[in-house]
Amino acid sequence: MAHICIHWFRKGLRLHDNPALVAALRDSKELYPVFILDPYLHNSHVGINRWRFLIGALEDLDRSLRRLNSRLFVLKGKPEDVFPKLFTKWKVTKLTYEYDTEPYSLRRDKAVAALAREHRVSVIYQISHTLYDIDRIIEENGGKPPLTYNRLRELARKLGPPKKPIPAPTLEDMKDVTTPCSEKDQKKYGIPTLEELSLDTTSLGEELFPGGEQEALRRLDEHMKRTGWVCSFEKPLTSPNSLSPSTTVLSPYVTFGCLSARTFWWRLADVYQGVGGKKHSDPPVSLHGQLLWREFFYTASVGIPNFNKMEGNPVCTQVDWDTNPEYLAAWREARTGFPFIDAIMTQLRTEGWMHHLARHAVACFLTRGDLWISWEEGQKVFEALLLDGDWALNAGNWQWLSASTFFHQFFRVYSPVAFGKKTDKNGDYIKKYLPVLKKFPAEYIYEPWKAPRCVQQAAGCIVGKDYPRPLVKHEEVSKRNIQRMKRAYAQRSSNVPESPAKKQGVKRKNPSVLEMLQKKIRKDSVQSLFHVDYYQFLFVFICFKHAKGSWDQWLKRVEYVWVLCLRL
DNA sequence: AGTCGCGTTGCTGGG
DNA sequence: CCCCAGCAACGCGAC
Repeated sequence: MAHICIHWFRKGLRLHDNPALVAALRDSKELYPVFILDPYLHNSHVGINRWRFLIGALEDLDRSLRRLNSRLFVLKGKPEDVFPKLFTKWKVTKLTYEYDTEPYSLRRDKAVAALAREHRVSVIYQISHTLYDIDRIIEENGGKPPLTYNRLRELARKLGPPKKPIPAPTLEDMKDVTTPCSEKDQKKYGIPTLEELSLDTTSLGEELFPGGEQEALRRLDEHMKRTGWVCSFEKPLTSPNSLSPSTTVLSPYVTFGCLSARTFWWRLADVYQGVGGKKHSDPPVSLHGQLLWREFFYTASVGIPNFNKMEGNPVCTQVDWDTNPEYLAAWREARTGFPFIDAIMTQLRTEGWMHHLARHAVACFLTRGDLWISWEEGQKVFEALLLDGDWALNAGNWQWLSASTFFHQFFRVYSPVAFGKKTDKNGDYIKKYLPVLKKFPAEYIYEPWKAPRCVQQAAGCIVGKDYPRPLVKHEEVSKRNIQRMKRAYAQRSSNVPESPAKKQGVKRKNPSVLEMLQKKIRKDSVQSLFHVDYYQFLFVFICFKHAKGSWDQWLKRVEYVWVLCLRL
């Protein structure tokens, strides 16, 4: 049968390693590559840098499709409203898309798949956004997502290396497929410009990271040539405040699917292999390790309900965060009075990317470190402004940094003054993003409020007038906040519903040997009877063999051995 | 069962 | 430049 097929692009804005797109071409005479601007996802909450990246990625995708004698059709509206019309209009018989694990996406795709069934459209989806089938990882772990990285590593090892990426479709693959498109449609389904979307572009700076698959692959090539650097890569050793990025900045491309995570993985494997068995770094700090971190948070986000919230999230420590709009606004708008924090937040706003450790510093500062504001507030800001803002990774990392989930050593607090100094003693990074401070001597650049009046005057920047005074006294609030975290954790462990008796503060009586035996028999039925008989013999034997001393001692030993046997 | 080793990336101050 | 102890001390998962 010759299908008329829509391939629905959402993430996965690429032609390489796109198995759903390949499935779209199979047995098809017509192909309609579609992207939908969905008001749920593409709205005023999305920052302008992120919009520019998306539009750039769509333009690149359209160019690539046109080289295959096809094109991209861009539509606006809720997918549930858009698809029925398209199914009818184009007489569609097949719909393909990449599997997406986000809760909203799952709901949306379920609804669209149901509509497709109503229209007798067959649906094919493929996994290609993650290294593995996330549900398989959870299954392999007994139905629960691993809460530690090493556990995820073990599961990944068990599953073997990720699938090899498949090549992009060629003109040859397209020889029996056409994309019908009238002159009228040319405009109707065109990619809108930022201006046409009524977006304010006045704050846009230089485009440092243009969206699109071609740029993604170019950037990948560029970094994979640096074999020595790739092999010795250790994330914690890279600098959060270098003047140009100390890491690959491939994350935005992976987020939008301009670059396949599996392609990235296997290119790294080639580099590791290519240096002739020379040593290379390993997870968690290696570049492979970074992709596994992504997999880790994706797995958690699938397996844990309400993953982007504190309430109703069963693994998240419940913390009494403050509501403090003034502090939150100061943090968001880079006027906390801590130059390192404000420089990072400025880089985020102007460029849409900052180093992972820089994110740590500002995230810790907003939450458990200094301002005691909920990580969910920070999550919203990052989601809007980051080019690589990814639902699962954003929620997971905010929980990590706020010591709510995954990470629990809440007494390790980043200093907004000391942390940046380790890799940028002179504060060049601060001076780049906060030019108002550029004349401050290195001695005071991280804490300008400590500079004598004459130094501030010489620098042409009076603290409290030209640059804000620090919002809080870090030494004091961080100590106080550690205590608040301690209380939150104490609450947490007392809330664990292990046993109702424990919850009421009543010590649970140890069950008698007989009770345990009855329970064991009830539970395991016939099979365990054999075991009980066997172990009964064993324990009686041991007791007789070793029983010495008083009756009490003998009884204790009997109990102990029996309990041990039952445990087996 | 309770214990123990470990956890991508803290800070300070001392050797 | 390195390493280390002390700070006060968490949960997860393995055994």
